[in-house]
Amino acid sequence: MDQVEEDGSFISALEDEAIELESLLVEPKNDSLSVNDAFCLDKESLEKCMEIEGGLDSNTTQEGEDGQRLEVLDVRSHEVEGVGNLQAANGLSCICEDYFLDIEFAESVPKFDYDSSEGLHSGISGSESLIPGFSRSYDGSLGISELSTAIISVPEYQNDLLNETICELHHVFSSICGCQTPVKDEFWVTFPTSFELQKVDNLDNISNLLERGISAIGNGNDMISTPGPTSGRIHYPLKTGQNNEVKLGQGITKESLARCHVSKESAAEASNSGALPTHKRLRKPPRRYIEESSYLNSGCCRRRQEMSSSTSKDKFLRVRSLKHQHMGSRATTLVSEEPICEYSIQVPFGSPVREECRMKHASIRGLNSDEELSPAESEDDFVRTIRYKKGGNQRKHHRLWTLSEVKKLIDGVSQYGVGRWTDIKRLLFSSSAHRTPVDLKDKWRNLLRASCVQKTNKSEVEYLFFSPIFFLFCNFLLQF
DNA sequence: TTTAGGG
DNA sequence: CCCTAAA
Repeated sequence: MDQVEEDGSFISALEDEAIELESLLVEPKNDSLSVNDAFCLDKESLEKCMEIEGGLDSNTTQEGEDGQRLEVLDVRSHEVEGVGNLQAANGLSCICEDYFLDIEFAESVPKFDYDSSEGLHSGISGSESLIPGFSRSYDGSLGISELSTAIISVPEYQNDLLNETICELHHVFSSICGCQTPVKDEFWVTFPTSFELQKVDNLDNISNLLERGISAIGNGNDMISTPGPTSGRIHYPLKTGQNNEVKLGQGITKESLARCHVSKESAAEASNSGALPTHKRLRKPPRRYIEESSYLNSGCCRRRQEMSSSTSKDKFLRVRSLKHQHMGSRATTLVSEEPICEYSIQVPFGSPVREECRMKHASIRGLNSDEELSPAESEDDFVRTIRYKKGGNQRKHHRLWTLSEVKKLIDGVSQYGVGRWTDIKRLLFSSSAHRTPVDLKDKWRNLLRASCVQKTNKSEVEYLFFSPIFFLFCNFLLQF
């Protein structure tokens, strides 16, 4: 908070910066930004950092996921003292997938015949490389982990000099950052920074710490010197996968990382909940989920670890399929009355998607066609639907209501009245086997709800025109 | 079995 | 769409 940028501006309002960055990340509108805005590397630190190979970006984009890998702060300097033509790459990527920030480092030493395609880019393309204090949640939102690790991938050294460098780096990081930088055997240098991001100070100093770390690398490493001014490119990731060049100015400082934004609130939420903040409304788990969970936990399903994708439901499906083989095409009533149905395990929606898809493709034909199926097809479809539904408690395939169906429903309601769903079904939806009376009821209810929403959001006139009551009225008029 | 209503 | 209670 007390740091002054090179341009003299204070970095004080983290929240504002967070908001600013969020907008910047979510809606990257400018194809090129000045890095002086987003990344302000301290000149010395950057100069003392390494030379970042210009060709790296092409490699990284190749390594990235389907080329949409967005990357890389790409700094080019002129020479490196002590190591001769040591060319180290320092990639700093800012990947914003909505709220996702990802910054990675990588070093390469081409001089030592180091296979850059593995050592370097394994670190770059790895989706787990994180800027200290940032982590990625599975739902895509940006979160903060209390113990995040910035991973610097280091190639397999064949030179003692670089090992010495790493040792110094480790030492300097330990002294400055107060954290360990163990050099692992597999030549991955990690920096467990243990940011307690729920604390504002630490949160504010993320970028500062990183800057200091980079400076420390430069200062502590005698081998790497700083030639002249640096220039480079930042490939700023867009959602389109298009790489946008950003002119790199001086370096990376606190502001840049503060812009890479973590709000204190989100940090607090993350730390409190232990998970990343989501604003999803919590919902009581359905009973069948509870039943499934209890079943799985009761020891009845010992093998659930092994057969994670093959749950008890699958067993039931197998049993049922056997039964169906014996029963042949005798059909629905027998199937629906099997006692095994009473004990069928209710499975939440997550796992049976595969089955659902299988069912959809195997048994349902012409689902999206507007009109009804032929009676034979409809009946067959109905049978199959029931069979799956009863056997595995499979959710019925979702069929969008077509306009003709809605019209028929309204017509039926106008004729037989609300609540006479079986009559409407029998008389108007006899050919639509997949529409049950309950479906009709639900659809009618949804229409009413929609009209109510229209009522709240729109004017009375709009409400009237969107109301099924209005359709009823029109239908009534058309009869005369 | 049908309907209503919560989810 | 699913589930369940109530009629």
